[in-house]
Amino acid sequence: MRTSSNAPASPQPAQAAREIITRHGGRVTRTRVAVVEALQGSTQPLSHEELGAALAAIDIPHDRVTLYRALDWLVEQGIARRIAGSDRAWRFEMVRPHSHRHAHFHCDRCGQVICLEGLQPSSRVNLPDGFHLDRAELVLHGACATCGIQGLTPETTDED
Amino acid sequence: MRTSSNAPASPQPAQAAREIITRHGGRVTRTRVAVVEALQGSTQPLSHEELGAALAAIDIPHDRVTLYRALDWLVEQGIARRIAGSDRAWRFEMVRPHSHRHAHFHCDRCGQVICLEGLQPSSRVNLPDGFHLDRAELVLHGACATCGIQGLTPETTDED
DNA sequence: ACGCTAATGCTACAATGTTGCAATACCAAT
DNA sequence: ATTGGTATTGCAACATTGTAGCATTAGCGT
Ligand SMILES: [Mn+2]
Ligand SMILES: [Mn+2]
Ligand SMILES: [Zn+2]
Ligand SMILES: [Zn+2]
Repeated sequence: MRTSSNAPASPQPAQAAREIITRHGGRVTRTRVAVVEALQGSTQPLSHEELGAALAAIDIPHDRVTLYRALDWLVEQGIARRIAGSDRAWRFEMVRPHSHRHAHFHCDRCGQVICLEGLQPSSRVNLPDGFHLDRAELVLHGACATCGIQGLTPETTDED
Repeated sequence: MRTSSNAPASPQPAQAAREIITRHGGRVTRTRVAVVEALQGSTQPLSHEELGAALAAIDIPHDRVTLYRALDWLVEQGIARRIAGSDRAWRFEMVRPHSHRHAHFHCDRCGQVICLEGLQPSSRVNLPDGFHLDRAELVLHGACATCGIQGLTPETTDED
């Protein structure tokens, strides 16, 4: 039994997080560790708000600004990826080794965002001359399974 | 006195805008007319801020809230379409008869957004069971032709 | 010309993100 | 283990983008 201490709920995984941070030349702080653990433990991108709640749940002291900056750093380092939602809130997900860029589905009812691995948005595009393509973001909108069938209320009825 | 020949550069087109509004059962107000004219006269989606500047230029009294509501109404009516940018600002474009949904290019340097007609984001996707697809938004990111070679320092690119 | 009420123009407020700066706490060197 | 330099934090103030309430104005059918 190696988990003898009164560790809250994260026995070893914290070590992985610490190493990622160290490898990128950053200081290992509670906030950073907790954030990458939260991201690693989630199958879907997390909003700043969700992350904040996760940290609060583990009793990690922090404020919005600190969290923003931790996230900024992770994105700078290429550890995490930032996704712009249709609401004005960003969401974050780990940049995983084998998972590549992918599209996302945004449920307009509950606001949940799920990853659509296997759907690569970087199709061959025909850009005008002189344009340089960096990346492509493909976001699908609609209703998730949980929100189920509903009365159609979308403002998009332009199917000609 | 409106018989004066202080030609505001829009001789008749205002009439087209008025008709669109009327056809949808809305009251023809200065703000709405000016907004649809601005949108019709632009080849690229305009942000709320840009629209506001356009109205101010024609000396149309309004405030942010009024503009927001005018835009909301246009979108509700299917007259205009709302596009979520990568910054947290929405942009608006007319829903034109023959133009269909299309992808957009967002220049991360100057923030400009241009339409990419001919690039339809609504590819056939296979969503998880129970999911209902409403629409797809494809946004390409990079540098536009004007911002050109990425060797340029961002400081040289200004907001207009 | 009149009256009903849709639309406007305020003022306040909410949500999300940024900036400046003094205090803290990582962590490498001792 | 202690120490010290500095990367991070924590707080307060601010910026941007969008909403809500409500009294006033003005479109337009009569
Ligand atoms: Mn994802
Ligand atoms: Mn467009
Ligand atoms: Zn949902
Ligand atoms: Zn540009």
